Amino acid sequence: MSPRQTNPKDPVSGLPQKGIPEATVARLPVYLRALHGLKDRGVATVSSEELASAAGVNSAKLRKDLSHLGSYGTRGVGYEVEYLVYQISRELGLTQDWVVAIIGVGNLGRALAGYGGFASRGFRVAGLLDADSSIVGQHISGLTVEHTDQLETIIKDHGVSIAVIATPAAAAQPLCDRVVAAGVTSVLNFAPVVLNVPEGVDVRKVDLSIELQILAFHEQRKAGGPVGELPNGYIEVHQ
Amino acid sequence: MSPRQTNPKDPVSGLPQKGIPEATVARLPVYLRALHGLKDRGVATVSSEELASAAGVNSAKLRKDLSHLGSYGTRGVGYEVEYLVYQISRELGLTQDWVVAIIGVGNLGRALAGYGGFASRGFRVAGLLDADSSIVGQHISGLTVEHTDQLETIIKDHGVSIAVIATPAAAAQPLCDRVVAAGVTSVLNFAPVVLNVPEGVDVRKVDLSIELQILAFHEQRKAGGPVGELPNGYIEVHQ
DNA sequence: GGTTGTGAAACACTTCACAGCC
DNA sequence: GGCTGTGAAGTGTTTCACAACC
Repeated sequence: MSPRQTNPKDPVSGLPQKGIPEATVARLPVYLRALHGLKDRGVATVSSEELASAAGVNSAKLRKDLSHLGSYGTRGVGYEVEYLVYQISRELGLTQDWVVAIIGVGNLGRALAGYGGFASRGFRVAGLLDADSSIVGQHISGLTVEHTDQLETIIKDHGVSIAVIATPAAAAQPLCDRVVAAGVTSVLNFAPVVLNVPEGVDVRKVDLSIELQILAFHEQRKAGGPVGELPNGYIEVHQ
Repeated sequence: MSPRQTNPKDPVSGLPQKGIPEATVARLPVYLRALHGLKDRGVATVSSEELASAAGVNSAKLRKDLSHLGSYGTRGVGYEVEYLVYQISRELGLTQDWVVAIIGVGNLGRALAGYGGFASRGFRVAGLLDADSSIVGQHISGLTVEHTDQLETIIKDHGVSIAVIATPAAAAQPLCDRVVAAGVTSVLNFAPVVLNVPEGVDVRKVDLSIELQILAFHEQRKAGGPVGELPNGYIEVHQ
């Protein structure tokens, strides 16, 4: 959902940048997770075939993806797990810490706050915010929930660069506007709305209901295609 | 994350099917949500430009997407909101009900169980299951949590066709195997693992940590590219 | 022998631009 | 005049298949 980047230009020189394809970027975290698994099991070296299988892709795609980062493998041997973990982490920006604020502390916000893989890999939750005063003050996963009035202060004091929006739909856009005005340039949106943001701000959307609808489409196709009555007054015409 | 469908073949005839592009399918739910919003506001007719803007895409893409469903617009006028809602719903399989089971009732499972947009649009949650006996028996969103021992029984008795897996990573694959063995052919996976499923089963993955890592990549690039020390013993060589 | 890295081909998706229709 | 529907062009992604290398 982030604005598609075609031939990204360097903001300073205006020249085309090295540029890793967006599709590749989206898979690097998957490779990274598989590599961590291998590392934990004491595996030192892995072939593209093995790693691809652990990541659920085919080996040609894996090799092409990794080739965008550099030549980090050894022909006839494979990839050194630890070295590759480091290179992918670095490329993804996980060798530095990113400060996150979670806005909206309902069930979902709580689930996110308590999510382990979060803090572990370079993401630090610096604030939990909610507009509901009966939630403000609660202690969750070692943090105290603060009121959304404090949003600008918290973003600036902690240097938040990623905002996670887990509010009801109606609250999302106004909060997003404030977050962006306060300097945040990356937003992860769980609210079921399309957020409007200025150029230069990245938004990614996670939407349960959309995922279910996509599954329903395929499920229906397995079962033999669309069925259903037309609403009153309409005549069915297949093009 | 569902297996990419290139030139889908009809399971019976083996001939190529009408086939709506996967990228289009993924956007139909977004259009549908925008259309519901327009309908609620009493809008009867909408142009591709207006609808595209509400959905966060450009109008050429919207028109191309809709053209895959049929010719449902009127030149010089636009699209009739209600009729389009119906056609998209039908195409997505939302004119029939889908029975869902949620497996894993931690914070995330609770958030999913309580998600309104769920029940409203053709998805009925028929079961909440957990392996933790201290959770089993709790009442959540009008349902009683049952033990995962009951998984096969619940799937068969209620005719579950979509399983939502919201368990810890280690539990996901075994539960997925059981779910598939019981006849489920669509899985929505929130656990941070790659699920292996047989041909014919669709899996979609939602992964918070991956989304954050993709945002971190773009955030880092805005800030001027990767930084970081190499681990001991490595020499940096740019291809 | 085994495995990577990569041009080239195949495929998928997006955007353009305008004919066709209301 | 305005807006849809769509071929054609442009762009991005995946897969193939093999040369290069260990």
